[in-house]
Amino acid sequence: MIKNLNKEQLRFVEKLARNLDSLGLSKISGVIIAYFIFSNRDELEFDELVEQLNVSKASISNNLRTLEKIGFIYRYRKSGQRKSYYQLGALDMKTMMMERMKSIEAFRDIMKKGVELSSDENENTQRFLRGITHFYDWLLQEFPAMLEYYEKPES
Amino acid sequence: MIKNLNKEQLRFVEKLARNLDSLGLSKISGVIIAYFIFSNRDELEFDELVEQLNVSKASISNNLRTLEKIGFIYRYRKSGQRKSYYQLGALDMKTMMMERMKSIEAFRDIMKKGVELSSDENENTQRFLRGITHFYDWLLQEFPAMLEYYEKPES
DNA sequence: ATGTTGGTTTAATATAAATTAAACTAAACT
DNA sequence: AGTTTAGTTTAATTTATATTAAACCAACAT
Repeated sequence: MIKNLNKEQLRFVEKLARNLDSLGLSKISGVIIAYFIFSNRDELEFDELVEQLNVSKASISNNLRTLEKIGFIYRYRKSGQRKSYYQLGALDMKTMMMERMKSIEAFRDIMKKGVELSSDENENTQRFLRGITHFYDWLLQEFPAMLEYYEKPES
Repeated sequence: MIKNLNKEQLRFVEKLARNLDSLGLSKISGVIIAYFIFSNRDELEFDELVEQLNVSKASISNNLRTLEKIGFIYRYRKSGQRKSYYQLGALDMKTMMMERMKSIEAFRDIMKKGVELSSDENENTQRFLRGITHFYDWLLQEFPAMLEYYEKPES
């Protein structure tokens, strides 16, 4: 997919793509990130990605947009130009984690609804659901507090 | 999918299934969990799931097995019987989270490899990768420690 | 106003994942 | 031994997701 990579590099691209996949990203998104790593350039152009990765404009467009949405890449224009340039973004991990907390909160709420909807006699099922909600109640309280102590690298 | 549910219950099943999906589970797995909640019984049998959910044996078999693997359900036999019964499992959230840490560790390692593989001149890309690895280094240290303080509900 | 650049949108296609039907197996029962 | 029960496995099909090709659009250039 990316030209002229050796075996180690190819393995790396595969692993990266597979792992980002668990984050809900498509393979091409992984390859785009990998291309940043191997291209030896910080700033990339749309056309370059299309040509170098041998991927359609539409796919690049879509993948860049999802990567931008989650903060992995940053799109900007140089004064006067209508063309966009792309960089890997300075991820704010704290914010990212707090976003994650929102979906955990949603999950916990669903499980709480489950406790409501299931019968009290259904002891084991309720124990299961309560085990989960109890944990996430705790996590949703403690984790953001812990996160406050995180300090990003100076750089 | 489950018979005789009202609108609220159906919405619940949908939400549950969609959320478990983010955990990598298929829709049917969500429906199985939901069936535990609505069936008013703690203990279910294979055939009942096949019939009540109108799903193939194969799919029930596979979904039960993945649910079992992640600890969501518990399969057991009654003495002498060759038939299995199924319950929602008493999830050990601590263990589950520590499992999760393993994949976070793998992800961090890939990002570290990325730092190695990218050129030093590639400052922005390296900043991106370092931002991620620095955070996960911290998380992998602090989170397990924090987790030690979690106490599950008595019940 | 016409053409070119830098994409985006839409509809069709390809790829991957979930589900099914049907054949199979191992354990218990007759 | 032959049959039933409780699933499992395998190959085919369906469904969902990602990618593509092609038409389109907005902004600037000519």
